[in-house]
Amino acid sequence: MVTDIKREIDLRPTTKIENIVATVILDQSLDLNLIESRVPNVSYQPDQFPGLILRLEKPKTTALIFKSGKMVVTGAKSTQQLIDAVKKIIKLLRKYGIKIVSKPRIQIQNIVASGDINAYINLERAAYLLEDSMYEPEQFPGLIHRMREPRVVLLIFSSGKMVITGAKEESEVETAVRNIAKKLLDLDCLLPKKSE
Amino acid sequence: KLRRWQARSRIQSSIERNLAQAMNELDRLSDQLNLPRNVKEEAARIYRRAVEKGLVRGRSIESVIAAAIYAACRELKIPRTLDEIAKHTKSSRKDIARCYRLLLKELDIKVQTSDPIDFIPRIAHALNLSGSVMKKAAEILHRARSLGVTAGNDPAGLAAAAVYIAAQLSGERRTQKEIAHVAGVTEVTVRNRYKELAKELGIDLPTT
DNA sequence: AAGTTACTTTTAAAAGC
DNA sequence: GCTTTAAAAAGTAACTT
Repeated sequence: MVTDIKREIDLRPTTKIENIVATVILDQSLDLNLIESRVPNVSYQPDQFPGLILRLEKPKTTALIFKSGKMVVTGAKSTQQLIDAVKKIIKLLRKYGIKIVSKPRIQIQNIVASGDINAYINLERAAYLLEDSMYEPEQFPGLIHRMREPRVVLLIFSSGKMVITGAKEESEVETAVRNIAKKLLDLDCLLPKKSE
Repeated sequence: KLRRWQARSRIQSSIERNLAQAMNELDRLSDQLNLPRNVKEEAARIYRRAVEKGLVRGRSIESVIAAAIYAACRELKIPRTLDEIAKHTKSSRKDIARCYRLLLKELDIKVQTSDPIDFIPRIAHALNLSGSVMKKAAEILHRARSLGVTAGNDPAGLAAAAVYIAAQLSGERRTQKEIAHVAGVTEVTVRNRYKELAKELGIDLPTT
């Protein structure tokens, strides 16, 4: 019974990193108009947004490049993909004659992941018993929970699937899912998916 | 001393000016939304507390009043969606929703999850459906909730689907289009919800 | 009625309005 | 606060076919 459910949710939670947002600092200024005129497939509309948009196909990522030499890279699904993307962006800029001297300083700012605890969740009950949560099915089907440790936000659905966002380290994702699974179990908000 | 009095006076008058303007908005919206008196009075109380806490600074009076009305409706379980309230203002649903969350947090207002059953009377009355249809629709939603098949669904859509099924079963048939219209959802949503409810509750609908 | 596309929610950073 | 990027979850919406 309860111990079976516990075994199910403690061992079955799965997580997958879906998107990593990072800032990259090149200690030098950049001429965005020059980049736009030389590098293909970029978009630069300063009246709409101060950053130049560059999309990479291989590690499918997108970079927002600013004249200060700082950039935001989004879309990577792993730290390795993120690093590969940054190297590729710099190689691309150099290929078109844009001088980049400094080594890029990469900092992960946000990790978005999906998770699944393999048990149905009683959202109404969870909304009532779980602190820092909001559940407004009129607006969004998921329950929004702000966890303090790790400090992340979870979007929890009745299917047992969820979205974890706001993490700075990959390990926080799994910790958060384990934490919420235990809390929901303790609050008796779970319903096992496979009976018996 | 005189300065402090003047400053206080200035602040008080600005609060009063703000309140006066807000109450005018509240009067207008209450009429357009046909709000019961108790909802209007609660919204006024909420707004007054918001002003006293300085929550209106940097926000439009209209958005905050709209949010106060929505909060009052939720507290008193008077069904009004954020969209219908927004329809009567220049503010966006998103902006009002933001103010609503702020009011709940800052004023410690506790609200339960919307109950789709509360939407049944509005839909049924708008279509001249009988009390027995309403009773049946409510029973359908009670059973659905106990089975956990309503999680994540829009309460207005669930109520519309339950009324549709109850009306069919009672021989007071209304089209999905009519029900969807008064419930403020699309026909597709009514269809999706009623099919799921019928399936999960084992209800057989008279063939159309 | 099915299929598409697209919007709702959350997160973080960049420079500037 | 807004603007732009990406991504998942599940529900709803708006068009096409």
